[in-house]
Amino acid sequence: MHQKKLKLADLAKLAGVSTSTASRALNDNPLIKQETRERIQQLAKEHNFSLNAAASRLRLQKTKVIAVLINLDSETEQSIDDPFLLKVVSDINLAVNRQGYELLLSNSFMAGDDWHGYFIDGRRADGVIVVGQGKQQALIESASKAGMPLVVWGDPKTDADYVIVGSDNYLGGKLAADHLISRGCKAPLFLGEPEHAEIGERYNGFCAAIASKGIEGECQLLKIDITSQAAYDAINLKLRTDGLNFDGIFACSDMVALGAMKALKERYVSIPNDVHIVGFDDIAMADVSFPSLTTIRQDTKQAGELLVNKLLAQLDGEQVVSSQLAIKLVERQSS
Amino acid sequence: MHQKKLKLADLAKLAGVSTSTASRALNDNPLIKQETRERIQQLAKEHNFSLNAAASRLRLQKTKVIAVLINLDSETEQSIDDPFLLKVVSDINLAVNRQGYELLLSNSFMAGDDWHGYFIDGRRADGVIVVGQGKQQALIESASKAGMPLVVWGDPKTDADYVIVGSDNYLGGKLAADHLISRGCKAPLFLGEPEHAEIGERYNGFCAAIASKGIEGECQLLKIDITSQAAYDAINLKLRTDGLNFDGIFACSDMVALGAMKALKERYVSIPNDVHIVGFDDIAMADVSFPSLTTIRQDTKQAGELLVNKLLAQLDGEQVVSSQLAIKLVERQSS
DNA sequence: GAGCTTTATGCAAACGTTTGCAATAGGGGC
DNA sequence: GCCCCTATTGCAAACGTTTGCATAAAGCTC
Repeated sequence: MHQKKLKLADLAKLAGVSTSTASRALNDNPLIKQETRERIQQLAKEHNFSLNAAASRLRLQKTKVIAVLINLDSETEQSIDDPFLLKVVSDINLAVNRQGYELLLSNSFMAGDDWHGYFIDGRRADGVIVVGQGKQQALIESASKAGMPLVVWGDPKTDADYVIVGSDNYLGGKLAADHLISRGCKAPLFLGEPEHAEIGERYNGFCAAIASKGIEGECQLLKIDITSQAAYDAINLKLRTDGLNFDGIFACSDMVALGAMKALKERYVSIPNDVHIVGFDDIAMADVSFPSLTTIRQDTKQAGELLVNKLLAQLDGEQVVSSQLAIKLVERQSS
Repeated sequence: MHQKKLKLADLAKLAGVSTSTASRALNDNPLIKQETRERIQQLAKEHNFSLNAAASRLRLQKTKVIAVLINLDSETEQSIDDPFLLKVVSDINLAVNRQGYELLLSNSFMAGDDWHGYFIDGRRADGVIVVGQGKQQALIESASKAGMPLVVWGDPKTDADYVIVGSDNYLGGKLAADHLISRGCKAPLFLGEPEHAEIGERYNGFCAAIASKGIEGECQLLKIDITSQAAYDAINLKLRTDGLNFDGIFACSDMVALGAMKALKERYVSIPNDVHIVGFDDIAMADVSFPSLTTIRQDTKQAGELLVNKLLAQLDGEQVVSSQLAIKLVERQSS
């Protein structure tokens, strides 16, 4: 079994110094003689000593914790299942750790409505990264107004007074459209829900590019949830009712694209011969699906870094602005 | 901007009571008159008051936090990308929240080698859930010996003195083998790395079932990393060198199965006519792939609940034992 | 109305750090 | 030998809760 927990005072006694000296030694404070510092650090290591974070946070009024708030769209409590979102969280985690911070994984369920109160006043975290603007933009707004250090993963073009990091969704939509047109598409279809900020921008860019190329007839829109199941169902229904009246799909996410592909393949619609498909995100599956999926890649690694850096800059009192990540078309077999 | 943070003493003053009364009122302590309790709780809500968690933790010697430690196999710092793992984490998160705890997302990188010291002595969490036994079972072992409240997601058959929750991997392997045989497979192939505890059990169950059915020749084994890319490469190589000398695949995970499927499809090997495939996990993609993937489903929701409940039971001083989750074969088109 | 129990509240200590300030010692200049 | 300066260390307060114990008021018994 474990021996009783050492506190700083015990360690100090072992070393024959005062607690203040021990504290400074562990923090490598130059006030303390180099030799003493090393001796105490050595001693701490030998005894597996670690500071009581609770006490330290209380005293310092700083937690060294960043909360990641997954902003679930649905009111129903449910686990996240889009691999892309999880990838983003995972990359944020890495970036957070690299800066010596810890990651509190939270969600709208835990935090309630008063985010500032819960996280900041409650001394649970020093700042918050919100993943997904969701439909509760009001909550983000009010937390930001209350002075909560905050960065949001979303669409950076959104007119908001909080800091947003996200991909250039409009350009993404445009690239997808240009690509489909260059492949000869005459009747493109957009698959997704433009009410959602990021997806809305993708839709706008998509439509604008198509209009500018003078495709006859406007671009078709099929509003669905961001799940492969919804896409599968929607495409199935559409084929049954309208027949195959499109020759290109731009899906708002890879999962959606994959769901659509499945429906098409089951009905022997050839990809890419009959229908060209472009997705969004570039999750691992995009490369593994057959045919592999052409898609717009979002750089989650850079996103993680940027989100964290901007948040830390805010904590340092710097003025920070939204920024947009470059995206890029990855051509594969589906188009 | 936000007004200056209220502390409990301020709230008490507003209510015209002492801090102790305010504290008890907020915790619904029956010592305090019902009416007073309600009045103070109401006041707290109005003023968006929240307790300083750091102070509370210091005083209570309890954090109400559970750490989830992702035990990455590789030494290289890298983000997790298997959707299944992330699903597990996500379901743990739900279960943790449901119990009123918070989730600290951590990894072997942050925690160093002395997990007990870091999490427990450091008062960062009350207990730890380790996801993935990985190759550092020694670290788990020593943390457990040190008395760290701990539950591990892994293979419950492992002979260890810490508590493990996981699927019945051996049975999973057996089910997969029986299924492939019932489909007429004569030359099955196992895709995965049996050194890994969970996968090893799947392999054992698989081989045992095959041997008992008297398939001539032993079961082929292709050792690969648990990624779709590795599977894709390995199957490609194998087809080039050995030709198609197998007619069934049991992949250690769905991602691996999907990678293998891609390689086969690219070479016009028909699934399931030429090769039957069974995966493991039942991630969302299994249903969306084409052909959809027959697989052994792991119940992550139940896993999350069980992991958390067992951990909390430990915190309550109860004796807890490992347990095994039921799994089930989900038949789809790939077999 | 004295004594006792019950109900409701307040006082003050403790949790384990960090840090401003004071204190001590040693060294050098004169 | 005295003074001052620097280098190193220690003292004690403060961070904001929670809770054992003391207290006070009120109700009850006889």
